[in-house]
Amino acid sequence: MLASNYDPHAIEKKWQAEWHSARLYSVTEDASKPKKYVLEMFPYPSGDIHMGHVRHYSIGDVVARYFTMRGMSVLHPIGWDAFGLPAENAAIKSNSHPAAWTHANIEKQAASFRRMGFSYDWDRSLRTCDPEYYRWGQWSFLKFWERGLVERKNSPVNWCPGCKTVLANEQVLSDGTCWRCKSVVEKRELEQWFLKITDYAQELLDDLDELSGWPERVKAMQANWIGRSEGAEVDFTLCDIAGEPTETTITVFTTRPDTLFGCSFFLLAPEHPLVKEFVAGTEYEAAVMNVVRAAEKESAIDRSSAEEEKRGAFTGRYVMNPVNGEKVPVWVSDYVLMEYGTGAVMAVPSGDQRDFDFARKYDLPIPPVVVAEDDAILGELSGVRERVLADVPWEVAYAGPGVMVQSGEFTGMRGGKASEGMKAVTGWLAERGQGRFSINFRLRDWLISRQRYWGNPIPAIHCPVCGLVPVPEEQLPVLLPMDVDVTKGETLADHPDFYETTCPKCGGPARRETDTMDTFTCSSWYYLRYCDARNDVAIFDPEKTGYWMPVDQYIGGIEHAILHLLYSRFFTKVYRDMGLVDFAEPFTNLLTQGMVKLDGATMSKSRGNVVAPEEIIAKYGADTLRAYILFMAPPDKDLEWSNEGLDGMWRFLGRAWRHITEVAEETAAGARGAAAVDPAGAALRRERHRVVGKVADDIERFGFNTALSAMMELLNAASDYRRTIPAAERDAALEREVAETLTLLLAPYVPHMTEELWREALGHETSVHTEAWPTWDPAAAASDAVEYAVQVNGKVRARLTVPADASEDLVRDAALALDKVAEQIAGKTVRTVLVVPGKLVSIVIA
RNA sequence: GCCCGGGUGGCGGAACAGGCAGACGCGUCGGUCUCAAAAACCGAUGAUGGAAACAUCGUGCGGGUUCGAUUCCCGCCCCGGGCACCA
Repeated sequence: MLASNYDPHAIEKKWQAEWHSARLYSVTEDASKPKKYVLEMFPYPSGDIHMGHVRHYSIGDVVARYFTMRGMSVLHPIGWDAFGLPAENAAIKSNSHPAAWTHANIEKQAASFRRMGFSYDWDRSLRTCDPEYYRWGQWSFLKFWERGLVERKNSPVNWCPGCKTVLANEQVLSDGTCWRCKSVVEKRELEQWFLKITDYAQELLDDLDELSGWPERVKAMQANWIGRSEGAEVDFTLCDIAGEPTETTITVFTTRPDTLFGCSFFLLAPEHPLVKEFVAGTEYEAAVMNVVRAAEKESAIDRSSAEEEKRGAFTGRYVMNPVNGEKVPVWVSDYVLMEYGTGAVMAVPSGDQRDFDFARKYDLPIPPVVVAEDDAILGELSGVRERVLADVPWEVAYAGPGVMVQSGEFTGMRGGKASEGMKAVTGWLAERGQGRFSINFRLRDWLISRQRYWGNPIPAIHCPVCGLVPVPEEQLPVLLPMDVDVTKGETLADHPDFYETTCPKCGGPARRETDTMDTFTCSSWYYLRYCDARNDVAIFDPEKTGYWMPVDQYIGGIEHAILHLLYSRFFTKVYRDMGLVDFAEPFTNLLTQGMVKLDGATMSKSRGNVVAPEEIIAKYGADTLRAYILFMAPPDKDLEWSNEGLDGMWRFLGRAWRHITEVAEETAAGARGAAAVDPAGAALRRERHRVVGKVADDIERFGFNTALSAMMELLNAASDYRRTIPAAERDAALEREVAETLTLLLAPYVPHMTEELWREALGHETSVHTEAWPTWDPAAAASDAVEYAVQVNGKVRARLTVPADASEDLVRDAALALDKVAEQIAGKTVRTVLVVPGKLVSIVIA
């Protein structure tokens, strides 16, 4: 017996259990149907479900359910990004094991997700901390290694003192702090494992153009991060202490080879290996080492601040400029970065503000070489090949386009970015083997080793005889041992049982690698694994990924604009080169959902500004919460949480419930009457068609809020009809059709309520969630009468209702004949009368 | 500094293709029901003037194009985000 009032608590758990036991949302490949892969970025199992989760997964759920109703075969999986530091930290705090903490959280969070009624195929669920999963991460690592994409190298790396491990560049925020714990990151020189993502820099950049389904800003951020610069490498000949040329050259990268004649000094980064060699035992040593030591001490933040005063010292050495044989002094300065380019820079102070500032500070010459068309000094320098002016009268450097002066045979050419002069100088250098066209990327290789326990062990062995040796594939997985006690600060490096091993090559004693992999490696391929989650002989069956991939709709937070999304694109391209997949991009369409805030700030426990979804569910049920959070704002915008409007959604669902149950009681299932001929019934029928079409359109463009508005309008129309037309005159069949339509339209948003209505009130045998989307006909939504707005000189003065098929002439005449219009045009000349079909009439008078 | 977003009633937000600004909801006010309250339902609700019909103004600011601009163009202001000593 159906309750007369909407009571979500009685029905939600009932249907959750029913769907679960019926495995309603399990899918397999079905070649007879078009497929859709709808994916929300999988969660880190923090245990609590917060409003951000509710929003994120509600969006995905509506999209998945909608596509299912539209006849697609829909893959909508869920899993757990289960390795990571929070588990270790929590284990230390609660004196337990990261595995126990993680597994308990997954249970808890999975229960919350079920309580929300999300339509996941739980049969495909995965946890990245399971050996059945992470072994394929290790396998991928070995395949990358075979392809030359794994490198262990010594370099300055980011060390997070809070996390006690190194971080990839992408994981350091622009203010120099750790993305996870906000500690200030330090630079350390360490030997670490890298994945050579830079091999794919160009393709990662180029393919952004193909991602028409991605937000522009995400693509802009990635392009920015990859940071491609075109220019040239230039070889400068090093001079010995006596100032005589040697056989050695030092190469620099420049984006402005056209300014080479303006190079008046040369710079090395403080970390550059040649620095110490140059100054050891010389009179310059003390001053130079001061700069080097100061740079070492400086934090990454200060070092990267443009505000910082540039420090430098002369090394006593000179290099020779290849274009003019000029000897220029070599300085050390902290504004030169070892990580970018070659760690050496040719300084052209007239064309670069940083070099300009440095030259002024240390009293170095600033010879002009590219001069703006309207600059006064062009008069005396125009066409002058030799250097006659060694210093500019400028206050700032000039980096724009202009005419080349004092530049030998290139004098008179156009200089600037992508200029004739740039090409000419580069060509000249290339002919002589002293330079070449070059492209530089800001993107660095991905540092993936982590000095932490709760992660995927790197499958490598250090052999004193053979060097670095990969773990043979048949020995995978390298199991993460469970007897590591993180509460005592232990890592794998404290466990001889783990690291003592034999070399697979020579059989001698060897040491297993004790670093684990960045958790971002685990999340770089999970979307592929969902396609074939239980495969125990391969990472996945290419037939299955061939059916499901690429992901048609990916949904996630903007915080992964670079991190996860860039890494996943990289992994996909490598798998493609391995022949495992035949596409280059994993995510066709991307929706970045906005944050849920309270009092203008992200909800967080530490800040104490949280609204717990459980509390809302306890009061209103999951359906109201789902619908409300989608109604509050468009999904890509930040949302300020407020309890105020919840009652509005509750009222709407309650009204829908009462309306549908009342109509259902009065009309037998499947009853169909004659088509309504009365105007009110016809209007309601038109409204039904309009709304069905609008809701479909809106969902496809993520207008979940406007889709709900349209459903509210349909309910308003249906209940107005019911209230204003006497029972005897109402079209019962139409009413039932509208009630069923409303139930179907609401189903993706409020799956429990609609299931109860569909089966118990409307009397259907099968689930509403296996029903097809209601049919609609745009023509049937069109009214046979249209209202025109009549404008006189741009102002609406009257309204006019005419038959929909009225001709333009008829509309024009009718408009001019209106009293209001006659009033306006009396005594004036009508200049133009413009009819916009179906919309308005615009009358222009003099 | 560069690159993306955004600025509309008291509030969240609509207006997808240059065509009636403010859909839908919240809130507020008035009403019905009730002994009363809650819930529910009905109605009003951009501002100003007016008893009303209605008029004028109104989408961050200033210009422009157009019969007509929240929408397109030019110049600004403010807010949010990303990048930034990258040679």
